[in-house]
Amino acid sequence: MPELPEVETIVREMHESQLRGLKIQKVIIFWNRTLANQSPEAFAKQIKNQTIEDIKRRGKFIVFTLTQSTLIVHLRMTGKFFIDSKETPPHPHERVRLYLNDGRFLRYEDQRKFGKWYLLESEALLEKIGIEPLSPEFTLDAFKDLLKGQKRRIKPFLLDQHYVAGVGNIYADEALWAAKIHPARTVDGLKENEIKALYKAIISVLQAGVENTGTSLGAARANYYSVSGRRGNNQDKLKVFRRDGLPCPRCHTAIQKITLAQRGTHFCPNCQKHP
DNA sequence: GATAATGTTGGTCG
DNA sequence: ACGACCAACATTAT
Repeated sequence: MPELPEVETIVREMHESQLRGLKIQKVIIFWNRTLANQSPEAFAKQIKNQTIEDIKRRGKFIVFTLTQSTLIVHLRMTGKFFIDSKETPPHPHERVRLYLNDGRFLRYEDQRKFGKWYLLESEALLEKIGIEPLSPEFTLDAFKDLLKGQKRRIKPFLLDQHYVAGVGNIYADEALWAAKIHPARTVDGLKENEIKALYKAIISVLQAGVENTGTSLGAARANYYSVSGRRGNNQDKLKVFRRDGLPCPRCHTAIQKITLAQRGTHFCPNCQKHP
């Protein structure tokens, strides 16, 4: 579910909620396989009494810098964090609860159980993921270097976290629409001006997502909600994603939906022609 | 009631 | 190097 803008919103709200500096007093694990590299016993023993020194985002990962360890969380499809202070029975999808030393606790919910928590000694896990698209390092030249030698189709490339980190299904479709590029076009067939348009589109689409505090699609609980339980506003700004059959905002042609790389893919057959 | 689809990623097997 | 397919799961929509 959450892509770069949603994860960024979550991390920002964690800072607004002043989680930094708090100590982890107790852990309850409701679903053991949330823990990617530890037994529940080892995890609880290791994390207990560590302080949350910092929280940041890298790609779609949330990175908690603790006193002695690094806790890296990937929310995958339905992972969510909530901050609570009232002791209640666990929600049916609650997988982990972290009690903090100010009376609050972090509740981690994950309906589909795909999310993973890694408790590690370093951030080495993050080294293999690609460039941050909203950082100064993401220049047009850097983007061109990544595209060099690529023969695959552009959408699967955008979804591959080893190149540009944080782009998922929603923002990939939105960026390709903004750049007027058909998602099945081959990377090596893109023209100079198309690459530049796509570069700009990736940045603007992600920035808009962050400014609108993320995209929340349906109303169900499986949807994206930030730490405070707020929904995002970016769903109203989407041009193509889950808008098949509706008119393209640019030319009014009906948006089409196809499957590409096993993912639902939305585009305008008129604005985004496949040569 | 069965089947497909869901915002993710990692693996296998051609 | 790539794509096709499956796997991990629960829920909602068709």
